[in-house]
Amino acid sequence: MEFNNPKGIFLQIAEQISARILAGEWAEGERIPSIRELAVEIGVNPNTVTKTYQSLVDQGLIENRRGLGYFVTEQSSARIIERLRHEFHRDDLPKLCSKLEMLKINNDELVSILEEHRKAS
Amino acid sequence: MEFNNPKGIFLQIAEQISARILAGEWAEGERIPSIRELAVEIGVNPNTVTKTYQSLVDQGLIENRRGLGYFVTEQSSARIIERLRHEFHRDDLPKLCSKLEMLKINNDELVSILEEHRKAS
Amino acid sequence: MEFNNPKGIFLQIAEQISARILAGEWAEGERIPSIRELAVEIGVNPNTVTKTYQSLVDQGLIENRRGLGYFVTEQSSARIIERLRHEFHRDDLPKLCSKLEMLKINNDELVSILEEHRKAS
Amino acid sequence: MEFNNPKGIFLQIAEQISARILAGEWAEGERIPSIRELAVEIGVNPNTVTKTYQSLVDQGLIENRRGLGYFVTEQSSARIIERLRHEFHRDDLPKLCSKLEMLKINNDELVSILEEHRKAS
DNA sequence: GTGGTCTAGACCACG
DNA sequence: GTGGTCTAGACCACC
Repeated sequence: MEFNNPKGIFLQIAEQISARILAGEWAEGERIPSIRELAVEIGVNPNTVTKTYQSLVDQGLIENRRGLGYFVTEQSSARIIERLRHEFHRDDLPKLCSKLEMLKINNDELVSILEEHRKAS
Repeated sequence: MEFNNPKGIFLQIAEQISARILAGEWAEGERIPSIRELAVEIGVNPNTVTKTYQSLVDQGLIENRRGLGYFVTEQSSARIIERLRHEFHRDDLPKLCSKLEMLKINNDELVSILEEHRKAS
Repeated sequence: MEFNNPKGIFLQIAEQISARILAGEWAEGERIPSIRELAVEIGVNPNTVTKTYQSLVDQGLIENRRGLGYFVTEQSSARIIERLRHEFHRDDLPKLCSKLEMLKINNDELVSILEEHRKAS
Repeated sequence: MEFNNPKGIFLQIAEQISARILAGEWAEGERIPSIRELAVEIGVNPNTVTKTYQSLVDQGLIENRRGLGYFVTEQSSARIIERLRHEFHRDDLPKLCSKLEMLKINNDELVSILEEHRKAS
């Protein structure tokens, strides 16, 4: 967790959870850690995790059952992918295009840069 | 100007100015609008433009000549490109890679999506 | 049963039972399902049903006969109606009035809306 | 402000603000009090007002302009009325019908009860 | 001055 | 045990 990140800790946690759901680590219908558990696990205040979970509820990715905890919703993975795809086309693609243009990088170069980056990591 | 944007208004203005310089709209050595002029033009507090200009001065993209105004520095374009390239490799590339992986988009698809997007705009 | 409801599950169950008694489904003096039976039937923790039954006992709507189970009391229906009437005047009426005023619905319109709703259901 | 209300203080504040907007007290496009101001005015922690404002932003009733404060959105009143109307048909109407039926109150009686209540208040 | 976020600690209702 | 809410106080970036 990057504590000096303009993005906000609670959003970083939300992204991690989305990633875990998408990876199948937390299956749909399954219970995720309680607010207090997760707060202890990642060394953060319970209020912060509460904010994260609320955000995920608003996105329809998890749901609450009173007294039992939070559970992954059924269409969670599908919704995450759909949202990612939408954000990719709306936000990332235009920025990528303009940057490529400004840096005068053509398609072939981009592909080779990507390959290189994948090898490195 | 998006007044409800985590990025900060002064940074958005800075990006626009960089883009204009890179596009040759404001040539190197040329004078750019005064703080007050630009503030009025884009409907923003002069303090905000001041912060923008200071940021650009710090990056060596513009310079102040007392009583005359702000001028584009000689190596401005080169520096902008260098910075963009650096940011691209440090910030954008990793994110792009992870998103492509999550969305299961391979190189060929990416290229075709880019082409499609360029046609549309 | 709505597990994600600010109202509290045990209260929802209590209302359902009141409605059944009022409808004559469970007659006065008759035995109602045991805590465990009802818990299984509606997929809820027995503790929750316990709380529901205790609440109904407090309201004098049901009573416990040790070893035999819970029974509907003699004046149950009368008490339910009295409580409903009280709640209606204290809680529902003021809210209804303010909402009608805000939505600019007059008496005639309300009546026609009600008729329409009754037909639909 | 009722501090012992299951509804939550921040929601009560939200409703009050909605009512003020609907009454034209705070016109569309106008600035509403800052978080800190309102917090002091109603004797509540700024965090609580923050939660209220966030909720209103989510409903599209107000919007934030960085460093300036919160402003009533243009279609605010329309959205409030639409939401009220929707809630009325979805939540209030069914409950009202079932209560009227249980209490055996017909349309004429309802109208006279309403009139009586309006006189009293 | 404006929000936005986080921590710490507390209380409550509910299951 | 579970969340939900509120207070108090602090820090930050931004206008």
